[in-house]
Order: sequence, then structure tokens, then C-alpha cells
Amino acid sequence: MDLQRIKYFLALAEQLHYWKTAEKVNITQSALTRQIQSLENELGLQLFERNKRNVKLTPAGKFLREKWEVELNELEYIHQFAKQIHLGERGTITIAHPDSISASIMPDILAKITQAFPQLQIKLVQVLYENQLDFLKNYKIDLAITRDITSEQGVKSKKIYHDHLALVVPLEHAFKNFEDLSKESLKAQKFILPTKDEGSSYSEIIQSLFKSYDFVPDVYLHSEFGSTIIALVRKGLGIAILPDSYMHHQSPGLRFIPLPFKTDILINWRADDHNPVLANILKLVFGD
Amino acid sequence: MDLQRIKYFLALAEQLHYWKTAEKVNITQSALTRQIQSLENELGLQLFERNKRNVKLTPAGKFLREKWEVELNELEYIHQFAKQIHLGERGTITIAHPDSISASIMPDILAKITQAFPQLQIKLVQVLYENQLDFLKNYKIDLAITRDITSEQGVKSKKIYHDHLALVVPLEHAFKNFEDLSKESLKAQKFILPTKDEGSSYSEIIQSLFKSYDFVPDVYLHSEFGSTIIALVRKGLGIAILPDSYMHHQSPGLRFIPLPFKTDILINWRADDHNPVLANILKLVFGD
DNA sequence: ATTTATTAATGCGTATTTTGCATTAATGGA
DNA sequence: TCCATTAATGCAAAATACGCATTAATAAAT
Repeated sequence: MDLQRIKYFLALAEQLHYWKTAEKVNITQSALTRQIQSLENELGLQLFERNKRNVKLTPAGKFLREKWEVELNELEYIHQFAKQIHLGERGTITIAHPDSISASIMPDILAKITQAFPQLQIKLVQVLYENQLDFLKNYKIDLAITRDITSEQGVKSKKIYHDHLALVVPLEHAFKNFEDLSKESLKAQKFILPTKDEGSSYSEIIQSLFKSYDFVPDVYLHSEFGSTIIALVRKGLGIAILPDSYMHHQSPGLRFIPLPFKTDILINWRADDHNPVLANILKLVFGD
Repeated sequence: MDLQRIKYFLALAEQLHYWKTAEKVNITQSALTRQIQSLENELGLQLFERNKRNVKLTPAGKFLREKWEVELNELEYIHQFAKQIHLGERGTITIAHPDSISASIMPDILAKITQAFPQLQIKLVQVLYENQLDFLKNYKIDLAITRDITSEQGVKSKKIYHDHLALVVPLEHAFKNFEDLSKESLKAQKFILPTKDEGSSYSEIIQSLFKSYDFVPDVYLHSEFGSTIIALVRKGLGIAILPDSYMHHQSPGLRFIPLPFKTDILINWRADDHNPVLANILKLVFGD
């Protein structure tokens, strides 16, 4: 059954006149007659009571007119919706991101996305560094924003940003600026650092920082969670090294001392993910 | 858009394999390929991600699969329903009938109808004799069961039953049987009769009854409503002449004395009413 | 009662669309 | 590197839809 036929039927049901209806829907009266006839045959019922003079809906015709009207509208809406999905204007995307950038880069990115595609559903999740790739490959997340460089097969990666490391100390701490740091002064400190992860570029940068001062830090606590580390530093339990993005969090009682070490922020996604939503978001993130 | 195409799509969305799907829906793989292609063109979106080896739904395809499944089921249900309307198995019919037969013929008729067409909606109404034809012609009722013969243009009529007149008296009344009636005994009575209606065959029969005894009755009260008349008779306010169908009503305290006068019960309907429900009901009523 | 105007149905030739067959081209696995 | 699998495509045939002209039925006008 062709939906066009149903549209012809609806037009005729309104006009109740073959000629006028045919003109209105831009076919000849003969074609309209046959369309209605084949519709009736297909359904095995009569839609119109008609003689050579009058056209009138049968009870079944009246019923179908009402129902089809609704169904056609629904279908049209569905098709529009599907088109939006196709264009990447509708849909859901799950993004993992580190806590550190949740007050700096993430708000920028999210603002861009919601402005350009207000219909998109965005799910934000936090995933341990070690799980990110797994989650990506298993479709638990679609996009991973991370500080780790990956050369995993099937995962594409691109740098979108960078920030610097900073030494985080309580306000009353002796360290005021970068020049206060030395092998000796550092040796006296207790450190709270991120979980040491083999192959994590972020950890490596911190290691190379310590190497540049030629000493091994006294690390008595590891945490993957920046907010935990910050809380501990504020309580005077040690000092930390964190990306300076944390300065954007509201963190009174702390001093950030910038260090000359860059950390990259990358965005990872499945190479074979053809979801138009992803394409749109990547375009948006790389666009400027 | 052809619904058949959507069915092909749904089949392919399940199998994700052109050859197998084509076989299943009894067309060739080439035809299926083109059906899907034209569906995609028509919608302006991609339904499947495919290379020469794999077939996979796009997000829009997934969405449409889900929605179309529902819509197609709805449409199928609607078409079945319409078919039932066409066959006169579904629908509504409004029937007017006199109060007198509501405990005798009507239950029989209604039992027949609901047994044969359990899905039918029947509306029963009581209409004054004088309004019946108007209501019929103005589509307020579809069927009028009445005691009046009509030769109205455009209204068909057929006798379906007859009953007899009966004299209705209180139990303690002197009249016990037909032989007690005479010109003199009748003259002493007060009568409660139906509203006298010009051209009403029912009234005419009652008139001819009185003529056969050659007297003019003392009628001090008219009512169109049999139940009213019966209540008045029971209270001793007079005697009445009613169809003996009223005997089927539960009416203690009354005696029905049968009279040798028949009244016909007819069924009227619009000659140009092609509602299949009506046809079915007429067939049922006349069928035996 | 007869004529006229209107209008849905239909026969027929043409145009369009769909289909099946055979082939091609891409791709994953041996 | 070869082979098997499989979606896409060129082409001719079949099916379907369409428009034009005509027909037949009927309501309105005379």
C-alpha cells in the first residue's frame, strides 16, 4: 500500500469530488479514480459510496479517514526525527573526561555543542584512565577526553588542547613561586600524586619533573581523583602536582605555582564510528 | 512511500543479509537492493551502513526500525477494524422502539444481534410516535420499531410481528373476561388511552373497537407512555386498552383481558441507508 | 417528458517503474 | 595470493501507472 494513495484518499474524503480533488493533487481524474479503486481492492472494502453524480464516505471510509490522518502525521514526524538523527542533530553521545578539565575546557566544549545542536543528548561520565580504551571499544563511551596518548588500533586520537602542571600547596606554605623550588626544599616535602600508571604520559611528565631536580619524591599517597588530592592538600597533608586547569575550580586555601611542563589533552574516538553525531561534534571541536 | 518497502526494510533490519532477506520476502537480491536504495533516497537518509561484506543499521535506521514496527502494526489493526466495519460487524446503530415491546420482542431481537455480532454498539432510544419519521430521516435513529404503517417516500417498512389488544383492569375489577364486555358495562367505565394521533393505525384500531360496541368512551386521560397508563390503572383510576405485550412486563395487580384485535409491529429504515450494520440486522430480523 | 450539464468509470496507447538475470567489484578468510 | 561471499549495477522484460478521449449515469433545467 502506497502512502501516496492514502493521501489521495484523504484529499478526496475532504472534497468528495473527483475532478476537483484530482486537480488539487495534480493528477487526472482517471488516475485518481484508479488509485481509489486499487486502494479499495487492496483493503477489501469500500471507501466511498458513489454513483455518477455523488461521492460519499462509507462508515469504513469515515473511520479510515480519521485514523489514517493521525497515522500519516505520526509517520511524517517520525521521518523528520530520523532525518535529524541522520544529520547528527538528534541522538545520544557519551563522553568520558578527566575531572581536571571539568571547570575549564569541558564547559567550553559543552556550550559549543548545545548551542549548535540543542537537541543532542550528552552523557558525561568519568572513567579511570586504565578503562578508557576498553570502554571506547565496547561502546560504553563514544568519546574519551584524556591526557594519555594512545596508538591503539581502531582508535583515532587528536590533540585538542594543552595545559601546564602546577605545584599545589596550602596558602600558608613556604613555597611562593617557582624559584623557591630546589632539590633540597623539595626533598623535605610529602607528595600526593596521581596513581602511577605504566605508559601514562601524564605520569611520565611528573617523573621527568622529579628527574630534572634529580631526586626521588616522598610520595605517601596516590589518588586518581583530583578533587581528593586537592582536599588533602588543603588540609595540610602534603603538596601535589596537578594540571593548572584545577585553578578554574573554586579552591580557596590553595596556591598554584606554575611549572614549565606541558600536558596535552587529547580526544579519542573509534575509527569506525560513523555516527553522524560524533562527526558533528568532532567538526565542532576541531573547527576552531 | 510504499508500505511494502518498509516491510522489506524491517525484514532486512532483522536479517542484516540481502540474499537471505530477499529469499525470505520472495524477491531477488537485486530488487531488494533497489527497494532499500529508493527508500533511502525518498527519506533523504541512510538506513544501513554497508560494504560488499557487511550490513549494519545506522542510528537513523535503528530508530526507524523501532518506530515503523509499531506504526505498521497499528495500521494493520486499523485495516482489520475497517474491514469489520465494512462487513457490518463493527459500528453503531440507533434503534427506536415502543415501550410496549421492551419486555417481549426487543429482548429477542437484541439477543439475536449480540450473539451474531458481539462487537456491535446498539443504542436504544424511545421516540414519540410523531417524531419517529423525522428522527429517521435526520439520521438521529437508524431503525424505528413501531406500530404505525408509513408510506413515507425514502423509508422502507416491513411487518415483523403482531400482538393483540387487551383490556387492562385492576384485579378487583368486575370484568373477568371478554364476555363481560357489553355496550352498557363499557359505558360505565373511565378509560385511559394512548394519545390520539391522526393517522396512527394503533389509535384507529382502538376506535374501531369502540365502534363495534357502538359507543363513545369516557376518556379522561391520554398518555403516550404505557408504563404510566399501567400505573394509573393499578391505582384504580380507570381501565385501559393496551397491546398484550405488556403482559410480559412484571405488573402485579392487573388483569389482561385479550381482545380480538390485532396490532402489527413494523420495522422502518431509510431506503438509502447502505450501512452494512443495518443490512446485517435486517437480515437477522427477517431471517427467521 | 425531454434535453442539457455534470461527473465518475473505462478502453487504450504511452510512459514510468519494478523486476529478474547476469555480471561486477569489493572484502574477509584460507 | 587465491577463493568464496555478497552488495551493487547494466540491461531487457514485465508490470504498473498515467493521460486522453469517450462512455454512461444522473440531477437539474426547460
